[in-house]
Amino acid sequence: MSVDRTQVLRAAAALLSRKATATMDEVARAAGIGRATLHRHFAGRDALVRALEQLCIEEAEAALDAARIEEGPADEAVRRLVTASQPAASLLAFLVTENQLFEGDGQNEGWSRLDARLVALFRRGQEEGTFRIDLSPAWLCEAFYGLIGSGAWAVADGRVAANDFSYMIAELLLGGARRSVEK
Amino acid sequence: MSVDRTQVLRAAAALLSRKATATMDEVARAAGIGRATLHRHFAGRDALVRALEQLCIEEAEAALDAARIEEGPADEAVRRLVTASQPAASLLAFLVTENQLFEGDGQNEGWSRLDARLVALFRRGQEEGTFRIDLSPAWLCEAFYGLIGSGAWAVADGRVAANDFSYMIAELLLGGARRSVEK
DNA sequence: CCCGTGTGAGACAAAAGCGTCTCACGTGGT
DNA sequence: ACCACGTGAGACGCTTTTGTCTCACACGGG
Repeated sequence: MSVDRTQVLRAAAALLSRKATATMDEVARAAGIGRATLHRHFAGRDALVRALEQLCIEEAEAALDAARIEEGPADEAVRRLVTASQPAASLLAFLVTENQLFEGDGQNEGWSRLDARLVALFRRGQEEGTFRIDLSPAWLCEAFYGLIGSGAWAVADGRVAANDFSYMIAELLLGGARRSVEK
Repeated sequence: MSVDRTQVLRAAAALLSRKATATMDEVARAAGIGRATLHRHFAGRDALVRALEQLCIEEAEAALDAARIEEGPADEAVRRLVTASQPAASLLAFLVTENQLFEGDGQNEGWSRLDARLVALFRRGQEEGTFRIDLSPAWLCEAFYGLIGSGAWAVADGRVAANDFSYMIAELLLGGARRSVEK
């Protein structure tokens, strides 16, 4: 009976990442609920996006925790992180393109926390000699987001099997980030 | 006096790629022109997106031509292509997330032409033994788009210097795509 | 069984955005 | 100097979207 808030947000993210101009009515129908009910849970479009942001940050942070990125070799930590990030992929794919969140003063500090942890991971890899040092941690961080988004999009589109998600991303990202013996 | 159509489209892409819900008025102001003038050149939002699509396809195809991707080693061809793609980066970044273009029957065949040429390049690299074969050409193609977009965003945001654009993307993409001796 | 809670559907006004028009202005060419 | 053209600003009616409200209904617990 009662609406599952998280499930609604997930459906909203899936739709909005494909059609950012979708109306509240379309979001509601995509979530399988009425527009009135959607409005009962989220005051408006802005509140909806904020809720998506919050959920995304929580899931991404949970992924960082679950992957125990501080432990073991950095490349394996990245591999675990990519796998753990898959549930949050569509959320990330949408929110990364939602610049409204980053302009203005009320910017959610969760993003900088995420960035900091991610950057720290890449920096650790560089200091341990696992990652090449000619690619800045900030760029690796950015590329991580981008590849997660591309992966989510490719999976949703059927171009990549969902099972290959982690492998494709991790292999591409690590292959580029890992210092290779030649060169 | 007369408005530079291409420049308007470029400004529109830069804005829309970070705020897909931007109004025509915002687009006009971002381009430094009045809303009426924007309307004189593009009948509506849809026409604007179509024009962006057309320009993007033209520029991407020009980049493919300019990079002469059929010549020389595949990895060097990719490197040339990344460099040649920089002017079209923000356009690509926006349009890749605009799925409205891909659903429906009036889909521009330019995209499949681009995809085909890009896929052929990666496939050639695999057959020549330059690229690893466990990452599908389709995924490499997708990742290429994604990294171009991430790079454009990182540059626009000041996280990466514009001069490093090509290097960062090509190194990350190729490092992952190139078969390394270990493993 | 019955009542309370949460829901879907629809009506409704307000707001936002769009597309068109007019008009004054400034620039560039004649 | 003059004229023509393209522009910016703003007004206007229209459509779409939004946010709120009401009401009937289904479910679930007491």
